[in-house]
Amino acid sequence: MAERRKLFDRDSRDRESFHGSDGGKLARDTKYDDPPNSRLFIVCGKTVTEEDFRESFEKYGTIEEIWVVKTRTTGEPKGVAYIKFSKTSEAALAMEEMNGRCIGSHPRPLKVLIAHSRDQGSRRDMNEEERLLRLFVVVPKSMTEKDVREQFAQFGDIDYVSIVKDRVTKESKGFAYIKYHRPSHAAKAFEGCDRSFKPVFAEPKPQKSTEMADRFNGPLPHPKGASHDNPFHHYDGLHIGSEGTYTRLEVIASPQLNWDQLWRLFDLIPGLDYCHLHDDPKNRMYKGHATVVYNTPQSAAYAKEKLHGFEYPPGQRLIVKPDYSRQSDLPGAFRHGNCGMHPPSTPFSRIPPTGAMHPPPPPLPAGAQTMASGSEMGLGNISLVPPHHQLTSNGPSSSLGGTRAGNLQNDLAALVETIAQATSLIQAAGLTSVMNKAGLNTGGPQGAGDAHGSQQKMLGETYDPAYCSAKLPPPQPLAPIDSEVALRLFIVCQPTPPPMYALKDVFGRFGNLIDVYILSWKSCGYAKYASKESAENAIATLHGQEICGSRMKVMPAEPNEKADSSRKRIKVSKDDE
DNA sequence: CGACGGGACGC
DNA sequence: CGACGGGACGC
Repeated sequence: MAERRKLFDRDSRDRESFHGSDGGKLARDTKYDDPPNSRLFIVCGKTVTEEDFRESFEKYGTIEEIWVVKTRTTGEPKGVAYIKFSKTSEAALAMEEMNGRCIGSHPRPLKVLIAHSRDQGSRRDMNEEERLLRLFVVVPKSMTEKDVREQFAQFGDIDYVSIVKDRVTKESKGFAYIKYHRPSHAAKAFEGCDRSFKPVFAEPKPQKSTEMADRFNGPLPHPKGASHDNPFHHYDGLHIGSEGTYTRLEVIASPQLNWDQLWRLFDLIPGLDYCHLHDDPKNRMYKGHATVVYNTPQSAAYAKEKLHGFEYPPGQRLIVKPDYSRQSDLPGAFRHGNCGMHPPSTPFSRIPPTGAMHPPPPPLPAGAQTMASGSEMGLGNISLVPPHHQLTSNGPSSSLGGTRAGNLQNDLAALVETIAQATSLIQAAGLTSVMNKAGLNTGGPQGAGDAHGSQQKMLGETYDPAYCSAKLPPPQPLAPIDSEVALRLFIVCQPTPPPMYALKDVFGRFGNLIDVYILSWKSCGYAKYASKESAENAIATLHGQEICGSRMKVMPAEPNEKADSSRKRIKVSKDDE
């Protein structure tokens, strides 16, 4: 537990020293797994090239590296590749969208997984998909499961929220597990939730039975239920050896398709028995994966022939393959498949046209999902909106407090921070006039800040950030994190706390700032100074002023009775050099 | 008015 | 079955 805590370090200065003292193993690991789950492991045909991968995967995000694995000595491709994305969510989406698809000129569909960290290798023993679906977060003790759910529903359908509670008092211990149905949603939450949640991907639970999930699978027959823990586990019970005797199809479609749309599509071929959308991640894979069963092998084969490669919705090709009881990756299963370079663009024309197929699916059908589908709908849009448009019209601080805007607000915060950093650099280089011409003001939207900022533009001499209404000294270095606290300040922000970068900058300018932080989900916090004088200067300058449109109260903090007497003594006796 | 930084799951 | 290379801040 003690060494684990070190992994959860929450201050960048801790992190640097942590890395610096490390011999190199950690550096190597982070290179491949930073951010977590951002690297794909792909099983593919041996002829698939790096360019094939680039072409089909670059739309999911920023590719940092593509590595098509070859045998060292012979140079012979092994049918395996790695793709490193910049972001966790990019890799997750790429996996969901590309798994099962064919690229290049090789007929074999890709198997796309999130790579394990390098030292774990290919172990697949435990809850393979849970590691991509479950987040572990810190939450204020006052938050209920419902509160947490409301905060996190904006990123996608939530399976469950579970707050860890004291087993006797039932009080929250201040952290929670959140499980999504799709890796990309968990990834979006991981990236987009308020940073005070300190999200990490939860360590999968050792080995929990899935009988609860079985119960919910309901009346649908599930011959493969026994091995659903592992999406790619081979199941030997129902093996069908020869071509033409299958009645079961595995379908991979756009996750947007709902059950009704899939049913109507496959019902065009007579003999449809049932159609099951795997929205339960424990069965096979994720949304967009379905099982379709016909009452005769002929119907199944016909459906595969007609619908495999069909674009539905346009631009999203269906994968339809015989379901050989999880041996679907055997090349033999695709002998007649024409996926690859020239899939039929309109197999549609060979199917008796009915009205049912014509309307493309609506953006996201209501009722297709279990919960919170409404809040999921805007997700794609939010992340695609160029943030600076919002910035110029809105400004970063007020009016974006709603839960729906969380993602946007995060993008905004990131952008504002980037601009702030760029501004500092430009200013440091003495190029303020360039900066002002380019309109690179750090964006305080409020009147006071603007007036001050324009004055600064004229002077072009000292750099006062436009987001603070006070006249500030130039930036100062922080005090070492382990400095003794000379004076601690209590900060109250009205109505909401400014972003951290602004707080750090502003409170840091009086020198000897050890740390400044805001209590999560509150509008107050503390600033710790290693010098009484610095702290008093901060009070004198900042009390009653505005930062990013928030009015600040800054005063000496009352001592913390709880922690002071007990905790400190333990620390001293323990942390002796 | 506005107060304390948190970290692993009842198997 | 399908799991880990090559290059390396610059001229």
